[in-house]
Amino acid sequence: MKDRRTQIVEAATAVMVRQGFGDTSIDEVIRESGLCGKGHFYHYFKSKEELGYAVLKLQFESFAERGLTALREPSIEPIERLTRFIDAVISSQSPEGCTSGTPCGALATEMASQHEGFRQLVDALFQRWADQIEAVLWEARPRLSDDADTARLARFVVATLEGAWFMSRVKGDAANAAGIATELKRSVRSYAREREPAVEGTTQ
Amino acid sequence: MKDRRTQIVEAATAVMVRQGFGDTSIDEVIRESGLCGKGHFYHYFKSKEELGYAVLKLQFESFAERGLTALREPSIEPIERLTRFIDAVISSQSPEGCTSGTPCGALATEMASQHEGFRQLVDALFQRWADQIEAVLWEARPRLSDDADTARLARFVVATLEGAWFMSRVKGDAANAAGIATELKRSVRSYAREREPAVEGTTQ
DNA sequence: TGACATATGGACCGAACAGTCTTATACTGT
DNA sequence: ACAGTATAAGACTGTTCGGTCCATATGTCA
Repeated sequence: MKDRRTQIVEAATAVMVRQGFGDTSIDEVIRESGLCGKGHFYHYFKSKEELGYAVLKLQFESFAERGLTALREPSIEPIERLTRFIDAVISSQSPEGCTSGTPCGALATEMASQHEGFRQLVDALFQRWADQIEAVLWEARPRLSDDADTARLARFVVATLEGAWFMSRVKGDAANAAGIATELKRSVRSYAREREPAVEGTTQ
Repeated sequence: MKDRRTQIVEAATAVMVRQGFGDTSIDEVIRESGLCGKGHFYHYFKSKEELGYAVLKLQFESFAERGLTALREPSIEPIERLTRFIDAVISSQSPEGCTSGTPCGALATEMASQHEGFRQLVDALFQRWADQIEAVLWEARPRLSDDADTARLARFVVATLEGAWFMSRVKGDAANAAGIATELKRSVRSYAREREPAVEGTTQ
C-alpha cells in the first residue's frame, strides 16, 4: 500500500540531499523513483511541498532511531554516552556525501528558510535533539559543577554540531569536524567535577 | 562610475538575504534597485552568478570591517577582545532579520551548495574568521593552558558561531543564541590558566 | 461479465525565469 | 552639429518546472 510512496520519498531524499530542495525537480524524483509520469507521482503526493515534509520526516526519524536512542542507553555512563553521540554525529557526516545521514544539513537549512511549515519541522527536530541531550546531562548532574545550565548546555552542543556540519560541508574537510568535536567534548567535560581521570576518547 | 553597480548589489543583497539566491529573480533585483529593464542590469553584470559573487563579497567585506577589525584592537586584552567579538556576532543576528549583518547565513549556505565558486568564496570567508581568531588566541597564548590548540580552538569558535546563527534563525529566538554565546565564552575561558577573576561579560 | 476503485503513463498548460536583442536617451569630446 | 559611448528601457525567446487532465491498465467485488 505505502510501498510506492516510501520508495518515492527515499529516492527524493537521495536527490534532495545532493541537490537541495529547490533544485530538485519533480521529474527528477520521478525518474529516480523508477516510476514514469507526472500523474503517477501526484497520485501519491498532493504537491512538492508535501513531498518535502515527507523527506524531512524521513531524515528526522531515521536519525532519531540511529543516534538518539543510543543517548538513552542506560548501561553506559551518561557523559560517555554524550561523548559517543557527538562522535557519531560528526563521523556520520565525514565522507564527502552526507550520504543520508544527518537529518539537518543543507537540506533542512534550505527548506527551513523557504516555508514556514518546514521551519517548524526543523525546529522540532532540534528541540528533540536538545531535549534528549538535556536529559542525559540531567542524569549526569551529580557529577557536574553547580553552574551547569543543562538546557543551555544542551542547546550549545546542538548548535556546535550544526556548525561543525555546516563548516565541514563548506570546507570538505573531515579532520576539521573532528577537531571541533574534540573541543566540544572538552567543553562538556569541563563541567565535570574533578574526580575521575576524565578519559580522553580519541575519535578514531 | 560604480554607483549604479553598488546600488544594484546592495538591493540584491537585501532581497537575497530575505529570500535566498535561488528564489530571487533578476526582475526582482531590478525592481528593487530602482532601475528598469533587463538590459540595464546586464549592462552591469554578465550573469546572475556574477551578481552572486558581488553580493557574497559585499557581505564578506562589510562584516570584515565591522567585526574583525575589532579583533585586532591592541588596547584590549586579547581574550576579552575575543569575548566581545563573540557577543558582537551573536547580537548582530538577534532581531528577526539578520538584517544585512552576518556574512554567513542562509545565503552563504545556499550559494555554497550551488556553485563550486561560491563554495570557495564562503570557505575563504570562514578561513579569514578562523585566521583572525587564531591570531588573537596566539597573542593570548602565555595565559592559555599548554594543551590549547589555537587553530583548532579558532575553528571551534567559528563553527559554534555558525551553528548559533543557524539555530537562532530556525528558532527565531534571540535568547537562545545568547545562551550559546555564554557557553562558547566559557569554553574559551576554560583554557585560561587560573589567574584572573575571568570577568563574566554580560551581553547587553 | 460489468462496475468501480486503485494504480500507471504521459501529453499538455501556464507561469516564471535567465538571458538576448533592439531601440532610445544622455553626455562626452571635437 | 556630430560621432562615439555609457546608460537606460523593455519586448522577446527558449527553457524549465509545478501541476492538471485524460487515457489506460490492473485488480476486486458483485
